[in-house]
Amino acid sequence: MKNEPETESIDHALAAPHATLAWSGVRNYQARNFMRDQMQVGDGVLYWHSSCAEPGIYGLASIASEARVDPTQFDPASPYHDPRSSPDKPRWLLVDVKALHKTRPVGIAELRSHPALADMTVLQKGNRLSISEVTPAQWHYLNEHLLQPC
DNA sequence: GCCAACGTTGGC
DNA sequence: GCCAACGTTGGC
Repeated sequence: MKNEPETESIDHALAAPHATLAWSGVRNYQARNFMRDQMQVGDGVLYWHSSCAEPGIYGLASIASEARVDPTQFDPASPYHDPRSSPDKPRWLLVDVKALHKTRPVGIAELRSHPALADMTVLQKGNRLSISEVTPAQWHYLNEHLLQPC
């Protein structure tokens, strides 16, 4: 799950109450559907920093809630406001994400240097999804070889 | 329901 | 700040 370290880095997440962030602002149907249909409480999350000097994995987290309505869609003052959405017909969802610990930063170039990770969705050219899937094999490889806590 | 134009994302 | 990729919009 990608987030911008400017405002919601792994450090921000760890410092939040219960080390948990409401993952608001997802405005893409495919990403929303991952939260709604695929995620389960306790699932592991790679905490990705995007739109920054060195995009990549910076921490581990886990899913801490079912998908629920993202309140920012109803807030005209929010950058995530969606005027086409209404409380009786909400369009966007969020999940709570609980940060577990920081990892050594593992940037895109390093990830790409591992053939075992070549198919990771987040590494594919043109990928713009802020939420993407990690296979069990990729997850295992990452944890085994690259993601020591720090 | 097709598809061109437009907007957004995010790595570089 | 550039631009490739791709999602969304809206005229037809």
